[in-house]
Amino acid sequence: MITVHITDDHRMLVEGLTLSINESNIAKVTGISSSLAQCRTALDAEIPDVLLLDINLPDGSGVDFCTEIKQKYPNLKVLILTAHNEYSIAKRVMHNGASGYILKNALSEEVITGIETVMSGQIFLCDEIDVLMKKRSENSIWLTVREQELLRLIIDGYTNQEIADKMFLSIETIKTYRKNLLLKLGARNSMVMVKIALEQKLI
Amino acid sequence: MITVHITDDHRMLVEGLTLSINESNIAKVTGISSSLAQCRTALDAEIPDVLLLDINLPDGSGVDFCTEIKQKYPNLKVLILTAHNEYSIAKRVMHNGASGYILKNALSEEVITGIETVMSGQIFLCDEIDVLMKKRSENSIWLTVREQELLRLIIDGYTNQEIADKMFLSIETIKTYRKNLLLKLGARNSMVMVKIALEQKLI
DNA sequence: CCTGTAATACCCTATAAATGGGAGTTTTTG
DNA sequence: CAAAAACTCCCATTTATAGGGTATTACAGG
Repeated sequence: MITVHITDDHRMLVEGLTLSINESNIAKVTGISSSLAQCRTALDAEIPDVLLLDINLPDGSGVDFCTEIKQKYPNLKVLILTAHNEYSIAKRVMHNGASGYILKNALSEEVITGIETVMSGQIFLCDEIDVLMKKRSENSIWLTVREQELLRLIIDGYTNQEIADKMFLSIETIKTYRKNLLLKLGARNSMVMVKIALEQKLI
Repeated sequence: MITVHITDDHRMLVEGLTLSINESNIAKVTGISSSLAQCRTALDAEIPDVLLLDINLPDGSGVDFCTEIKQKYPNLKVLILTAHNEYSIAKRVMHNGASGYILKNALSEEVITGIETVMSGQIFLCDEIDVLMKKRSENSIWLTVREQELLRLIIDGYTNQEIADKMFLSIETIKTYRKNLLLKLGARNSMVMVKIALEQKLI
């Protein structure tokens, strides 16, 4: 029997999902947590086969947590379960070592299938995400590390001069990055750039 | 027995919640829909006592739908069930006639309690939202209609001159509004203003 | 009837961002 | 290794925004 730990703060959903998984006779839920902190503690005590992980947790992002957890427990399969159908998030978390990605608008059956699939060593993506990944894999907006740093500072309201000081770069370099960012994101000015960045969760 | 219709696109959650409600012996789920369009059709055929309504539906916002539905069926109790714990959303939807607001991190028990409460004619807010409403009811950021119009155009990247043309106002007026918006939102520039507006979903 | 708020408009100065160029050095990677 | 991508820097001009005021009108609420 495959053991599953669920980390999701939507307790309402967890309740139902736990029932479905336990009834499947394929896997059983051996633990539940609703925050990253709780999850860490639980995994220290007992490592399941599969971790069902949400992205929006009260104390942090599942995206970064995925990296952390895969370093600590390389054999643990992480299956993302979230409402986010943004390409940028799916891409990042899959690059961070997740074995699958299921949207919350799927049926719980699909989670069972996902659990089986990732346990067999394969990647599991729900249909919507699969389509999204293929559609965007070529013509995707992908920002470099520096661009992301800059974008974050712009969103936080720093001026070019302040950003230059913070990043120990010339203000001219900052201007160049801004030009490129506007181009890459197809934004006519920084306001739109901020909107796009937040909506597509590029940062 | 209280009849309940659930409109939510997270089918996984709906599955579990339906079970819980049906097992409660207080209410029963007589219909499920995962979009506003489906919900409209379903309600045309059969009006339940309570409508459990999500905010983020694929074809629109539950906030506006609430107004629509309360005009058509004034006796129908609308109980919002969503992951959004933003004051601005809760305030708007309650003003639009909702009878209650429950976050998805609640237990399904709380939904049962909510259903009973709203059927008795009272308002039901889950704890977190109740606190939020009290905390913010005095010192809340509340934008006037004109300010909201303006903010939307700013976020869409229009310059002051373009906004002035669109709103048939002097560019000087637009500048005045912008200054007030920056002040009200406590933003040091427009980038931060856009961030705040999107994060707090003021628009 | 007075007060406050919303909506409208104007002026001036300073700072910041957008536009449109060019050009060099690392780092990554096929 | 050679090419591509990422990272860095500079200049000049134009346009937009920020920050400081002030003022009129209309309307709602105490």
